[in-house]
Formats: sequence, C-alpha cells, structure tokens
Amino acid sequence: MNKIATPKKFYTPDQEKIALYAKALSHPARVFIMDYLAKNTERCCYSGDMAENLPIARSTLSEHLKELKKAGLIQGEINTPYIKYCINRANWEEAKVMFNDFFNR
Amino acid sequence: MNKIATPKKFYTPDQEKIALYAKALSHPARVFIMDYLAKNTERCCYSGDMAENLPIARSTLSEHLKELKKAGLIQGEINTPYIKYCINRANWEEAKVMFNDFFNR
DNA sequence: TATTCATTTCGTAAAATTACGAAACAAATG
DNA sequence: CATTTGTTTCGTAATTTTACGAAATGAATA
Repeated sequence: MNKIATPKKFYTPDQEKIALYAKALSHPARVFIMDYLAKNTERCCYSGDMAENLPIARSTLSEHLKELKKAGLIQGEINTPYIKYCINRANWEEAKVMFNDFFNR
Repeated sequence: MNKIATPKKFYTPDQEKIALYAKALSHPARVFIMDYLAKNTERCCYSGDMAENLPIARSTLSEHLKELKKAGLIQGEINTPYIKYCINRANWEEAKVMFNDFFNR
C-alpha cells in the first residue's frame, strides 16, 4: 500500500457530528431560532418575522440562518419575495437521537 | 425607577444555557473527552492518559479541559502530581435534560 | 535544597466567529 | 422597464477560538 504519513482519524463520525450540531447551537440567537421554528410548525416562518423578535440586524440573522442551514438543521423554501424557513425534520431527529445517546453513554 | 435604556433580555436563561453547553461541545476533541470520561467512570482519568489518545499538544488539551470546566461539565480533583478529571454529574444531568427538552419542544 | 513530574499558563499567531450597514438580487408590481 | 420588497451577500472590523512550544507551577523525592 505504501501510504505515506496517513493522517489518522482520531474522532469518530459520531463525535464529529455531535460537535457539528453543537456548534450550530452554540449561539443563543440560533437556539432562539430553533425554538421559534419548533413552536411554529404550522404557520411557517419568514426571516423578517424572526428579525422583529431579535435584537440583531437582518443581515446578522441571515448569517445565523445560513449556519443552521449549513449544519442541516433547517431548510428554506423560496416563496418570493419571502423565504419560508422550517426545521429539517430528518436531521433534527438525528441530532436528537445523537445527543440522547451521547448523554447516555 | 427611571431606568435609562434598559437593555432588554432577548434570550431566555434556557436558551443561554443550551448555547453555553453546546459551545462546550462544539469541538470534536471536547466531545471525545466527554466520551472518554463517560466510558471510564471508575478508574479516573488523567490529562496525560487522554493526551496519549489525542493528536493535539498537551497544552492544547489543557485548554480544552479548561473550557469544559468553565462550562461546568467536568471537574478536576488534584492528586499531585496528577489531576484526576471526571464528569460533573449534576451539570451533566442538567445538560442532558435541557437538550432533551429542547429537542422535544 | 535541587530535581523530577504531570500539568497549566503564557506568548504568540493563524483562523473563525459575530456583527453591522451598504449594496446586490430576483421576482412581482406599477 | 423602473420600482418595490424581503432577503442575502459583501466589505469591513472587533473579538474569540484554536493551536503550539516554552516557561512556570507546585508538590514529592533524591
């Protein structure tokens, strides 16, 4: 094989994933957003709605939404000129299970 | 009363706390450490033991331990020249409950 | 008392995060 | 086709995070 200086994988995929989800939730604004989306599963949520409940600039909120999207916890459905945000159920469930397992190891 | 420019509290204590715990867990090395401590509740854990299982400098590990201590997830009992680390059970339990509630809102 | 030991703190540097307002965007509307 | 609308991206700046090796620490030991 002759692999040179194989960079050992030190963290398990689970550890990497938990860290990733945790990072997404490591800012109170993003926790707030997830709470907000979880509380309003029916009438779905526009960036502007949330901006009015948050003490941050719209552009900053947009970056937080981007972070959550990047981690896979939310998704945005375009509904011009609005963008309807909601929780990504599959990944949300995965995160829930992973954290639960983590705390019960 | 005459409070001037009261800075509104925008995030609930729960939201702040979840963000805090999440931040503590937002690096794979710190998830690894918690896993390690959870797996070795009996024969307790020295910094050096963990250092040998991690691809980071001892000083870096020490900073990660400091972070986890700051968040309240672990505690270190001095046992010169060693320091025996273990999970802070009360806060660990609290974090577990908070995340569980969070994912079930 | 000088040395050893496991560990932490310090000094430093690179990279990532958070934040804002201005500008850009893309679709619907006048 | 110019304007409006909700939202994002860009440019920028301040702060925080991550990382390392060197130096410091503090208790036990030679």
